Amino acid sequence: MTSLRERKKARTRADLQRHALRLFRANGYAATTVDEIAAAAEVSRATFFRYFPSKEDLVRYDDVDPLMEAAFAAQPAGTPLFDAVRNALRDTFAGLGPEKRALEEVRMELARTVPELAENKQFSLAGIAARIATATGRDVVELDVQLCAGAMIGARLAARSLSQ
Amino acid sequence: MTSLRERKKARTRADLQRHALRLFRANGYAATTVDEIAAAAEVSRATFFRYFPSKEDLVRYDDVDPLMEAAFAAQPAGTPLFDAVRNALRDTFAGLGPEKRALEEVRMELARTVPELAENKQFSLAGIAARIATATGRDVVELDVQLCAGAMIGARLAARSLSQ
DNA sequence: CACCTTCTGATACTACAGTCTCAAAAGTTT
DNA sequence: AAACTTTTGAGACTGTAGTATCAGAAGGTG
Repeated sequence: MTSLRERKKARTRADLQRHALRLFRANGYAATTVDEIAAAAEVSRATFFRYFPSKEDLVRYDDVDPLMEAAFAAQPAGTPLFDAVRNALRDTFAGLGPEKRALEEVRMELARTVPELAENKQFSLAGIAARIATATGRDVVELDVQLCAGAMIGARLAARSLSQ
Repeated sequence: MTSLRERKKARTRADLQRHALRLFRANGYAATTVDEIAAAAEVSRATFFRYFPSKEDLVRYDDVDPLMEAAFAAQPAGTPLFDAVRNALRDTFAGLGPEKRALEEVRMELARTVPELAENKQFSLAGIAARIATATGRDVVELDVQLCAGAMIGARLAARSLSQ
């Protein structure tokens, strides 16, 4: 059972991330200071850093990613890789609730867009290659595992670029 | 004809970049301060910022890129795109001189590696797509132009990842 | 050489991220 | 309600990027 204290902490954390993402979207990541985020969440500056060790971590922190991981693992064994990835994404977002989904989309957008966060593991070549490797029982260093991951990144980049 | 003043400026600029790249490679980008760079180049902090508006610009600044552009444009009309890109890279580096080439390689490495610099236009999807478009007389927004650019990025990522 | 123009160093300043400390406040347990 | 534990706010402090100013040095020109 969740104590009042735990609920408050969860709420403060969510508030911080929610207001931060809102401000980032409105004014940009760099132009938004930690003070502004803390003020918006009605919390002191020090408290911000108690919840997130850095400004970057606030964007990096993701409670959805584990779900995605699970959905990916839950795909039946024979599923082609691209389908498995697509299904995992679809399933995860489907069971998410509208506000949560909107937030997650902003977060992902930032993780892609903001230079300081570009190495975000969720979208890194290494991350994708690792998933491919475990899903297919191959080794990460194999050439076509890497190429497959590269192609997926490339395709996503292209798709994103076309959709503006 | 180049005046003494101009030669000194060029030299100061080159010194700053050279020492900076050396320090970046040795200690990392973030861990190297502007003061250290200025000191290494035997120049005051203020002078650093006269030559480069920011620490990032020092890495971004590139006198080789125009050469690459020219080499790419110089490829005969019928050359397949991948060959054209490869040839342009090879030709440019071939006529560069060893120290210059080493520096350029470090610079490119940093531009790829350091998060703050990730959006470097030379390696962006948009940049590659634009080159493809002009080289083939197609429109940048066409799907397969974008996909081609995406695939090239993906392939480069994969190749880089395998080579450590 | 004398004058003019441009570049430089020294220094002080602002803004922001991140750390630290301590006392007060809020939550929890008996 | 009292004692205990955890969280919070306030504020001071550090380190670094980037800006502003101004006097003096170095380069260029008559």
